[in-house]
Amino acid sequence: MTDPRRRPAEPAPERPAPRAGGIAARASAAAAPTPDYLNGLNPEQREAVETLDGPLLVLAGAGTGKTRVLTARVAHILSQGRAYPSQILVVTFTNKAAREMKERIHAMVGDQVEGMPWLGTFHSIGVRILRRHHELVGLKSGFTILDTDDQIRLLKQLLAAENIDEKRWPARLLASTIDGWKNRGLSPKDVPPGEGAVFANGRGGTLYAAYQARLKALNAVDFGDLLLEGIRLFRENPDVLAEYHKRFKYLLVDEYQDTNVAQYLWLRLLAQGSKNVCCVGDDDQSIYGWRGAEVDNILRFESDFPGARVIRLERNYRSTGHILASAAHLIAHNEGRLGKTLFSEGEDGEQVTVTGAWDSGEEARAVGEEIEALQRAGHKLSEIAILVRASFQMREFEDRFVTLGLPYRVIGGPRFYERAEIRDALAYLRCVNSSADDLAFERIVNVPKRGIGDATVKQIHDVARAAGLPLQEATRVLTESEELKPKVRGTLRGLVEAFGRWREQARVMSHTELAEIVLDESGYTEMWQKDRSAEAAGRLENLKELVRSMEPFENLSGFLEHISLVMDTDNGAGEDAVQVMTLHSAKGLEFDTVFLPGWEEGLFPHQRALDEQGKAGLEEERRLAYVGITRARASARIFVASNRRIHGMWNSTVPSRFLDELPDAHVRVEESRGGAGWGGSGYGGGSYGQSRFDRAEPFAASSYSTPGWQRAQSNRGRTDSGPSRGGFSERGGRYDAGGSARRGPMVIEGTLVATSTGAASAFNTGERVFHIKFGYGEVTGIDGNKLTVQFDKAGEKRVLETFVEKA
DNA sequence: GACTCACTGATTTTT
DNA sequence: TCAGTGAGTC
Repeated sequence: MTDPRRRPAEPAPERPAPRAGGIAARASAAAAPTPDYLNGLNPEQREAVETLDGPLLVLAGAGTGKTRVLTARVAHILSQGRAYPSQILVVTFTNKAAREMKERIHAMVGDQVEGMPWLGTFHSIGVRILRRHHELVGLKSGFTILDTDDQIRLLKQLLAAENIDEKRWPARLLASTIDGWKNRGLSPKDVPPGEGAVFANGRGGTLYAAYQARLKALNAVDFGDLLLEGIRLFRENPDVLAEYHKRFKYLLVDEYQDTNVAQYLWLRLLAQGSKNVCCVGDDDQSIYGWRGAEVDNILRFESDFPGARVIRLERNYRSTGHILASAAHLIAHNEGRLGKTLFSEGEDGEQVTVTGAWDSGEEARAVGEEIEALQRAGHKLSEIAILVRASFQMREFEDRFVTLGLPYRVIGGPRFYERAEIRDALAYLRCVNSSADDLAFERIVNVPKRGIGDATVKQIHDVARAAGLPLQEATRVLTESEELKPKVRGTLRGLVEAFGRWREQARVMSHTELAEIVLDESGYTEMWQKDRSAEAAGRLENLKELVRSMEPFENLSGFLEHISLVMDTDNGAGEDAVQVMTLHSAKGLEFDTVFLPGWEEGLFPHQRALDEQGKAGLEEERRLAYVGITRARASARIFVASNRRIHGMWNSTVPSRFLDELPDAHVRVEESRGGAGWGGSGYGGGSYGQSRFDRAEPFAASSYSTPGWQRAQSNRGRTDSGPSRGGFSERGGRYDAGGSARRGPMVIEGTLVATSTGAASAFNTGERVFHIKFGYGEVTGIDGNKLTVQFDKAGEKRVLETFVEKA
């Protein structure tokens, strides 16, 4: 993240430092030069940094410098000698936030940050504590942490054992139910009987208890347990808790509005010691209620921590006046907030725009054109973001950008460690690391396909249960008997022997080498090499990345221990590409220009939020809108489509109520080029009869008269054949309907067929090609620069020649 | 045990 | 519309 308003690196020059130890130095201690880390803080920020004693709640609105306050506070505690680095607990929600915090503290205090073992996520600190006291919560050392996938498989087994129809009561549902209980700090015995009865005709509570028992038997915990077991540890062992009370002199919590009950309880137990707990958050940015976050935690802070001070940060350093005013006016429609009034001393800037489009396709085209205009005007693509409510919206933009040849990057989506190939690879390594890791063994026993089916797996299970052995052992026993068919027996024996061999090799070679050998010899790499689908290449690349990511670790178990908690990769960061992501994953980020498409009733606010959570749901959606708008520094552009395809059916839509909640004075309504917009298309939403969006303003007010566009026009001659993207792809996309407002020469895609050489296509029919999106295929037809390709997986498609390469 | 076809359901996502 | 899943067939 970049902060353009970073404090000056140099201390104020006009104050010479007093001679060390001199009388003057001591005498002027109170009026000592402002330490570096305090420079440039506004009075409220400074107060938040310097109020060290007792509970403190910092209500930090969007863009008010909350991370800066947190980091400066750590620096202040250290420089005042109030605590050693190891006596400060700093908790964040994500690994990314923890990493950034660490970097920023490092920038202030240097290597002292290395002595801060207690800076991390709730979960990573939770594990740390559990590992130290595992025996007190009934775990053996080296317990494993299950991810969601493992959890589901375990629950499926339980459901099957209980003869519960998985069709009616899916394991997924049970997993999220249990998760919900854990988020609320409820262990099986605490679940209210009525609630436990909801699942599977009254067996929910029992299943939860059985699940916990299975976890213990496997010497495993899930994510929820990392906190829940911690709470139990503290409650049942006051001496252990006292030890942590003594240790943690200061506690700092980031994004407090996102804490759930379990995290709150955990924190409160720890905070009872020094009482120097500082929570930073913004109730207006609480958007994770659906996964257990309790806004109440922040609303109740003062009563939970008696004597608490509350400091509000309301001076916004990020956005221009119009953007800020729009966001503030919108969020003011929420009740039940602590209330902050953001203000900025910067310029008013550009108004927030609302643009109507005929349908989602036109919406994507309009956004694409605006981005191209911005790009020509010299804006960096990485400073442009598209923030959507739901991920299905991304597709249309991706398609468009591929057509335009516009570099983009999707943020979020399945995370690295969630990818099947990574989990498979990890499962192999887990099996090597511990022969008792049954879930891992089960995962890979038939990956790649070895002809080991359900029946065989069941046999192994039976032996394991009867003899009380882990699956790997049971398999070995089974292969020594006559029970299996010779072929299966041979396969399994080979596998068990391989694990034995790898375990031997683990002693003599580095863990990265070992990983490569395991993936090779198991046939796993080969499996993907043979796969001809579009993703295969990426998956192999991911496997390489996995091995690379092992390097910094000392050994295999060290790597595996951290992997389940910290496994996000910053792949491709830094390249200049448009950022596409959901509103949720945009929290905490900022961009010069933010596009906010899909502001329609049902999508945003999302129908499901309204149906399931009613008013609370609506308010959370509104906070999401607030988060979206406040991501923008200079330009926020909202889009509405009057028609959108939902589940394959075209529906006409009603503009979002949030649009009517924006302040007139700060918003400019535009019409999408093409004139097809939805203005006056019979919208009767809202209780005011006519919405102001029914009177779209004349085109003169369009975004293309903005300074950016004017600059773009004057630059056009130079940039049209610009350096960024070659050839016709840039124009190739601009063939959409309605050329009335088209800038530059209108180019119909077909006229681009003859490229400069005038030569025929570089491809021949029958040739094998690879397409970034559709994978491998065979050319079946050529029409100028367009190829008809029969893709192995995606079927027949017409694609531009530039997007395929020879396979 | 592997492959194919029909069915279902479809926000947001971290650890 | 479409992807992911489970039952049914070879």
